[in-house]
Amino acid sequence: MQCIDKRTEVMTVAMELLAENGFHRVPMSMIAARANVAVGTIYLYFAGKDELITELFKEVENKIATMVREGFPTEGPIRERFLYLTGKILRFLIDNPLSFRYIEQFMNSPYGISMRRDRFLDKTGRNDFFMALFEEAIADRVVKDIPVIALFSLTIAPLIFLVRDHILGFVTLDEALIRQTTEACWDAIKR
Amino acid sequence: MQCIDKRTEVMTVAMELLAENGFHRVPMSMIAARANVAVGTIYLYFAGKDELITELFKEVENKIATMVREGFPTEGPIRERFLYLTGKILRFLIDNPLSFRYIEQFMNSPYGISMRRDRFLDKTGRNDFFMALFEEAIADRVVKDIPVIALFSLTIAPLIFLVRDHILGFVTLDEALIRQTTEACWDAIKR
Amino acid sequence: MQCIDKRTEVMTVAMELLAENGFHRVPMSMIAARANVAVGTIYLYFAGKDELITELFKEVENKIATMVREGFPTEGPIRERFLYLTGKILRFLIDNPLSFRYIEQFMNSPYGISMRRDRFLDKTGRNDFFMALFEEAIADRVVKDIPVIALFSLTIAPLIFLVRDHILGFVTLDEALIRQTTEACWDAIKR
Amino acid sequence: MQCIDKRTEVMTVAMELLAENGFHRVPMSMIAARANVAVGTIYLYFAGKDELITELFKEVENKIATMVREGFPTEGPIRERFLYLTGKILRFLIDNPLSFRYIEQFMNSPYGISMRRDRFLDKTGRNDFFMALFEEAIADRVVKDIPVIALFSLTIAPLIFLVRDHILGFVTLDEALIRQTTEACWDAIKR
DNA sequence: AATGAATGAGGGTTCATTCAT
DNA sequence: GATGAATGAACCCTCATTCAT
Repeated sequence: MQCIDKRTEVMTVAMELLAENGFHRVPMSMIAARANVAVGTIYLYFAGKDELITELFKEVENKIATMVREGFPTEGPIRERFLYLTGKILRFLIDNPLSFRYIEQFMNSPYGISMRRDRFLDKTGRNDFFMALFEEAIADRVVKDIPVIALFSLTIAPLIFLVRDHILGFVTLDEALIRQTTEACWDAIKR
Repeated sequence: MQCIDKRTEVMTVAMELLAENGFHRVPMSMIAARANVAVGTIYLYFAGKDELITELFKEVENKIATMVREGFPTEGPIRERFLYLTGKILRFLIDNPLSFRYIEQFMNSPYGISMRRDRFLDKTGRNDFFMALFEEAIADRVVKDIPVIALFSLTIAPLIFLVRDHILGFVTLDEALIRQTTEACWDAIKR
Repeated sequence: MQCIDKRTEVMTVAMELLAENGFHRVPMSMIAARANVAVGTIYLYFAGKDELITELFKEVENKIATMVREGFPTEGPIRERFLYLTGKILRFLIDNPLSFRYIEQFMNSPYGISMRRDRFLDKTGRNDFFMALFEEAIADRVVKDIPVIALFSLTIAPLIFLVRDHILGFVTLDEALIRQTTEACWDAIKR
Repeated sequence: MQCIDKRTEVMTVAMELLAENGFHRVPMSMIAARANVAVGTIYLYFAGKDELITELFKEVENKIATMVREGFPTEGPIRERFLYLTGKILRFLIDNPLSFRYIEQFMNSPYGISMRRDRFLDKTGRNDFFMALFEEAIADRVVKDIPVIALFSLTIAPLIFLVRDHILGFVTLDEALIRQTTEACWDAIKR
């Protein structure tokens, strides 16, 4: 009833529908119907479909950042911190397939492309755990001497593919395999 | 007579437009216009948009398979063959950014999802160089003892991400970096 | 608010256009234009062209049923009731040539065919005045001993043809001729 | 191979397809394909789809006229000749359901409407057995004193409806029922 | 005479967005 | 704030007809 409730409800419903069906397969009217809200109401909180989609992405991003932050060891061997970080992300994505599907959709859409570009150009802030970790690792000369972004791709890409395979049922990411694959990622970048 | 020419022209134009703008951003009418062809003409050669999209994917796939096949060493150390294979694919994708963008689009669309599923279930044939290589590597115990599909993800995923970054201009994949990153991929999976 | 008005307007306009021009000669856009409504608006009230067509038929059917019901004598000689019924229908169709043309179109389209089949198989209800009358007539042995459906065809078919001729201006169905032709129909089936 | 053969083949195939599927459900290309002929070839023999459709109707009409003519008794009681005529037509339509379906389609299309109008206005010729019979019957005062066209509708309409019901499987027109129904038609018009 | 590739107007339907209530 | 009827541009696809060969 409260405006904040409606906004939240729209976002929840939109996340589900968009993640499962793809951005352009979900009309605004469908979101409105499932959220028990009038179509026009959505436009009170979001300038348009694009903004809704972007807003949803930011939400997931924050959720992940928050989740990673808590309990993240700021000290100790880099390798251990790396494994902690990758393992945590892996588990989060496995436990939240909806978020994963959404991120995938988003990254492979014009929204994601331009967002990546914006972020790459604008280095301000970016409380990115990976980047921080990699920079420290480079300083310590424990990882290969290649561009940070390459280190990033060597790490994050396999994780994403593995989660996708897991969700599609092609492989089962249990704790043992999580350990093995994250260690493999480390092997890829370690000097 | 013109038959082959028009079909080819449509495919060329469609590849460009679809790769650059995304499948659902390119109306058939746009393809027709750019190919200097009537809309109906496209339907002479393709049953519909879906078939055009699928057909284009098959074409790229074949192009890659052909390219990989020629000069592929059937003997020698597995590591060398692995580096040859990954390097060759990397260079092809860098040299054919359109093909790369198209493959990405396709893989992240319902078409790609169902194709992946089909291929996973139907193991017949699949003259897949990677799979063959991995199986040999597993037999020789030179790679880690994890599911083949995980080996695959650990290898192919970084390559794809790197190419994307290269195309977006975030990194420059020169020969040195190609060597370094493919070696990193090997490090990830080697025992 | 306008809801009912627009729906009604669409139906009125559609009835006219479809009856006069034939189902596949009338685009939805034409109906929309004549109803001073956007194309999309039609789809608010009807799932598609098919539903619009079917809905229009039901409307005419109900109109006729209502019209026939009022004042229909439940007693008296069967012949008189038969003449009352046929006469009334004849006059209605003459007075509502649009309805007549529409029914004709509908009956000679896939919609009508399947409807006939459904009705024939599913005998439930069908508050059909003719059928009720015929069954009574058969029980009283005042009509020929042939299948009811044949009695029906012997009766209704000439009426339809006569109305068509009247509308086309080939004949003028005045009260005298109405009397003569309905009596002829009775002569056809009476024992 | 011969031009006459192609024309014939096109007509045969067109009759089947059009009768079974409806005029606007059969593209010219489908007719061409089934007749093993190029699309353009059809246009060598027919100015367009309309002419093909009209030409097909004329053909059926002639077939019926020929069939009726042979063995038609020019003498004897009018009633007997009437029963002979209606019975023969009934049997023909039952034996040639394709022709029947085609005639129905045609009559309920703009082609049929305009043809009817033309014929009504232009009384020349019209070697119509019914009309001849009715005029004789009127002169002999054996039928009711109503317009010939009404007599026609009272006769032909039930036959058409009965054949339709027969083809749809709602009734079985065996010899006994043919006799009964044609006699009923006579009862309808006889004085 | 025969072909069939090519055309493009036209059809049914969808859906992001607006705006009067 | 909230509603949802209304809009209409845009999409995919069909098919009668033409014309160069």
